[in-house]
Amino acid sequence: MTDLADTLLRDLTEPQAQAVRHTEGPLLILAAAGSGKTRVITRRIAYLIALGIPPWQILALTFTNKAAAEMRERVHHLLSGRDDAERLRRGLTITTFHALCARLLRRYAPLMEGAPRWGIRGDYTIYDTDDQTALMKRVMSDLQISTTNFPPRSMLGAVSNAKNELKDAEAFAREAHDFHARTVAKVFEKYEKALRAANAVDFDDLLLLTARLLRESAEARAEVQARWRYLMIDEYQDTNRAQFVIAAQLCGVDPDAPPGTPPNVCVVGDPDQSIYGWRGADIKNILDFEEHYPAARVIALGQNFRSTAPILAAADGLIRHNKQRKHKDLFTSRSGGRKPEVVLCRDEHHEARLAVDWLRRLLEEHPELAWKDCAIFYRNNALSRVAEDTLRASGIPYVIARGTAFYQREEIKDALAYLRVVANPADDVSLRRIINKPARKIGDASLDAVEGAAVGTGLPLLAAIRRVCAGAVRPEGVSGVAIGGMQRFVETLDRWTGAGSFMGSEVSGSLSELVDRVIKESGLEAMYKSAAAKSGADAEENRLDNLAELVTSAKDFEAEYDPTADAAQAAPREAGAPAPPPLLAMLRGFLESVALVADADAIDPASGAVTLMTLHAAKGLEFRCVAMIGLEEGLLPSMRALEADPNAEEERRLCFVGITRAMEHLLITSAKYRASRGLRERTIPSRFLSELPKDTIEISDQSDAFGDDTFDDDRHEGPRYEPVDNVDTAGRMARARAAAGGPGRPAGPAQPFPVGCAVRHPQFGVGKVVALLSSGSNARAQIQFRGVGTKTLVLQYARLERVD
DNA sequence: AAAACTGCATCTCAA
DNA sequence: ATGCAGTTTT
Repeated sequence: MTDLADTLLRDLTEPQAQAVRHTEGPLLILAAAGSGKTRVITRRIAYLIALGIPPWQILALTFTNKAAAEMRERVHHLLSGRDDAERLRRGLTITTFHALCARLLRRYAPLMEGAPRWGIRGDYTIYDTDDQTALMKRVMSDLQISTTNFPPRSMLGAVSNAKNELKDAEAFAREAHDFHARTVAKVFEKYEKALRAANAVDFDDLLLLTARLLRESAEARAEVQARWRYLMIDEYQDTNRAQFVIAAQLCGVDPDAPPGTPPNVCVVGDPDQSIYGWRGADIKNILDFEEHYPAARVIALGQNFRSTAPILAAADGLIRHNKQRKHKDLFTSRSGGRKPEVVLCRDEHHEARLAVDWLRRLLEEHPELAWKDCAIFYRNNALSRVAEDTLRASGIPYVIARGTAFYQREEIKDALAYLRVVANPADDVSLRRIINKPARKIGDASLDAVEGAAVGTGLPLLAAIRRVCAGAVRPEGVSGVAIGGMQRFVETLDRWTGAGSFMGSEVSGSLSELVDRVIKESGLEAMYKSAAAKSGADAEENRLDNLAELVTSAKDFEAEYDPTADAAQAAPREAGAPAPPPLLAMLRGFLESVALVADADAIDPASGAVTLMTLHAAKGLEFRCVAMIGLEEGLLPSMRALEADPNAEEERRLCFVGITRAMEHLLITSAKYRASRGLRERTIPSRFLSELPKDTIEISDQSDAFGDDTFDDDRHEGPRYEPVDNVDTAGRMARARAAAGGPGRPAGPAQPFPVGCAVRHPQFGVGKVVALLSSGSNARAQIQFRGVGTKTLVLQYARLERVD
């Protein structure tokens, strides 16, 4: 045993050390919340290396880039004593499931190209939720299926569920017996065809196609098995069927066949933190691990190093209410600490104020605490708004964990769509998005005509457009003006790519240069610039900054890019098949990394700000001070979860995850009234509040407090809080609503708002009516608010008051 | 072909 | 309170 290996075991508990030392054969680590799970995984990786295992034989899989980056960082730190640390670090593969799959699919795409129904090429595009929706709508309109009877969202949900169970359209159709299922089957089949025609995959495909690849290609399977001998999987309780199969294939284990040599697979997880059932995660994967991998060693890490005793006691008391659960004792080494506070608030504004004041007071009382130690959790994204507004008004720095937000902005998606068409000319969804943006006089009618003429040829839309431009065909209904626009579009594209060759002096040398040129030469920049000049709003100015930011992010990618690590570059190739031009390969890598950004990736511990995020995004993190808001029936547990009992248990686990993120200070709140989609409604406190053992928490009811000077901005809404007892009746609901000035109010503005009159809005403040836009039930007015800017409000719903 | 307007449906959670 | 889709207007 080397000295380093010895050092790696030194300050671990006995179970932790056992887990690190168990290197051969299957290992299940049941790691309770805060039990030092990441510590064990990273030590174990370093330990393997210390034993002389080549790092390139080690594969560690996580769910987010953030988790992978942290793991890489910590392993690197553990190896820092060695002079070959850098070489070792580079040999390791620590990545997310989705990124691994994306790489494998690129690398082995040539092996699949022959496959009739699921073959894809290495230059495929990854479609995100928006792209999926756009494609689904298109498919449904082609099939003439009503989107009111069959919402595209739920169609995609059904498809996603099927894919998560490794079911393809054909298998789905076989089991579809009623009308609804048969309709889904039809849509599913067409949607798959459209994806393949666009040479695109959705998120579920990344996993599904990889599982299929490893099952069906002996060559791919043999290669990955020969390469990776030590597999580690984090958050194993959240793996789905596809991920289970991928893991099994990587291990050289056929899940449907009797076992051979036990593989060196180590999975880590906690059944109590399984919160992704809704996206196909199967808790059985971890519960039945010992059956899937006979001779598995099981090690439980029960000691909590994170939370103080009162916080852990509350969490333990809550999770005990889950019936489908093997009991385990949670214990902490951290004695002392204050009990979690539970406060019933008046409404969402009161709640947000209270939470922010609570954080502020903590920081005053404990000088060692900073804003970065604080977090606010909520069940759904809609709840972030009030907290955000309150923090902004208080001048407290905050960040929202929404890593994907940047890439979902309209202007960024536009620029990316151009780049995607460059990387994958078959990508019809992206092409349709930008072909007439900025306006090139190419309308839907022209596009449909071109597409109609190409029907049967199987050509992608861009190829069909090229034929029209070349004069090979002239479909009826396409004007000369439209053809001119198409020609200009195609020429622009070809200038960037050297007509697909990526050769020639006109073609960009670097990725960031290409991105910059695309933004400028596509006309996007000019389009947003003129929009900004016209409206004068800062929101439009912002778009230009965002586009500039995209160039910067391309530059960053470029700096980190390692072509030798790029699987597509290193792919085994048929004789004579050339490697893609380096710039094109880099572009594909960039687009892939952009597509696989997770919300949780945005969390930067060094930001010095309060972090706002959903409970789902909070998994795996810890904060010294945590405020959980919105503990109400219908929110947590969520409305949908209330329908079925097993889902309620998952909601309880979600609540448990939130509580166990807190190290020292925990606040839990609910609001008696909450406005949702514009309507103020009476709520019912979450059942989880009553499940917290009374002696583990400090509870207080401030829901009737009003007239308090801290809430003076609310006075314009008028008095509306009648005393209401706990038993709720329909009559009381209606009266409470009417009193709240909400839905009970007759339609239409209570008073006229002529142009030019002064108004006050509870949130936006004082403003002036600039214009009345329309009439009827949805009459809207443009109102210019001081400091806020111009807003368009629906008079019927807006809480407006005249202030002449 | 593009802009303006209006009725309608709507919010989980996420790679 | 908003965003979308279908419709009407320019």
